[in-house]
Amino acid sequence: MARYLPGLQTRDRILESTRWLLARVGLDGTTLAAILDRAQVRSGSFYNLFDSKDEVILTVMGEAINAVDPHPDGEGKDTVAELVDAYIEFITTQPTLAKIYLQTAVGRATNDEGLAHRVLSHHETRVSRLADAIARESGVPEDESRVEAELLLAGLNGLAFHWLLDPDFDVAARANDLVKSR
Amino acid sequence: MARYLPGLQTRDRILESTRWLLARVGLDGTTLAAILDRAQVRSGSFYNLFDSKDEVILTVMGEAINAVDPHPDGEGKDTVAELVDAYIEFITTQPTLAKIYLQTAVGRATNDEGLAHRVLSHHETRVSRLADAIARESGVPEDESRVEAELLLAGLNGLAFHWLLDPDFDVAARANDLVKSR
DNA sequence: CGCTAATTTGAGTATACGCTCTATTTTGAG
DNA sequence: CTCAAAATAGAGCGTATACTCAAATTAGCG
Repeated sequence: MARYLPGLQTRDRILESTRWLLARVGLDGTTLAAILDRAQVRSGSFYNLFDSKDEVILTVMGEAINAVDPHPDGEGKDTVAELVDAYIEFITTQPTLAKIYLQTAVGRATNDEGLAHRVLSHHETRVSRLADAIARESGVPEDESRVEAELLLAGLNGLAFHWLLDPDFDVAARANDLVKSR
Repeated sequence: MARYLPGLQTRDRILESTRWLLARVGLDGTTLAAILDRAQVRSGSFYNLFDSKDEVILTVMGEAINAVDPHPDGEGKDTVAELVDAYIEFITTQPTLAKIYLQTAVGRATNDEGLAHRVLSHHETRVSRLADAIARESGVPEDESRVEAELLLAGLNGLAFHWLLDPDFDVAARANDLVKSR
């Protein structure tokens, strides 16, 4: 465990390096050598601060998942448009975190029960927020609004998926079409 | 490449082995050693028939992706419902392959350039097929049906994403809801 | 059958990976 | 200032991976 300033700074550089690599070259590209090189740290220092490479990667992924979490301060007040906008803004302004989030869901973390569960429960929280907003605005019954929210969020995730595949794809415009088509 | 019967049979065993491994242990688990072991082939024979491990994997992935098309040869015949059903069947009967499919888009691994391109072009083919079917059925103009297809496919991908996180999620039912809500 | 090319073999190569270990320097509390 | 603990450096270990190559074997055409 790091106690003094140099150790804490080194720890931060390692985490930042890992964050950058995960978003840019994916899980496979995030090798120990790459992390060390970018963080300007030698392996001895690394293992003085972390038990394994996986520990760093799991730490970064945990951060990413929390960063996607909607803030509960506006609970029961937000509109569908606001929630959709927030999601799109997150995707487009924080592609780094968005990629890590989707990677966590689809990638290796699916083998890690803990992280997969966190992504899932976050997903369900978002569905509930959307369902509440839909019910509030259109007055449809609980179960119907939930399905509608499910489909809307799936659409948004799918659009994000497409955008990651093709950076020229206009996510914001299609998300707008998606909301209008309801 | 292969001209005589033994070579052709060996080639088949390699492809079958790769198919089995991809479906059960995923991309990472499909090592050359595993392929060779299961196919009962030594590395020299392998490289007499294929240029690289990636070539085999790309071949198998291509087969799997093409296998889901309702009308592989003739376009302009399939209905929206058929295309959606085919997609859902692909997702639910080949979860590991589906995972690799989504992973490829999000992961951006350096050595998976071939796969990434394949996934993108497959995605675009699917959008076109869907757009054609939509235009044929509802008579909306070309550009509108394309956006509609884009949104529908995004929804399906999003549902697949959710299902990979939660195996209890009823993809087929939600996909049905999605089609009806159009 | 005879002969060329296809096929197979399996030890061997090169490289990349995560990680260890010891020696050395630096930090900061007392 | 002292000194034990913290932090760093970097050579090197063990393992796994994709792939090569020369030699031996087999297939099948004429």
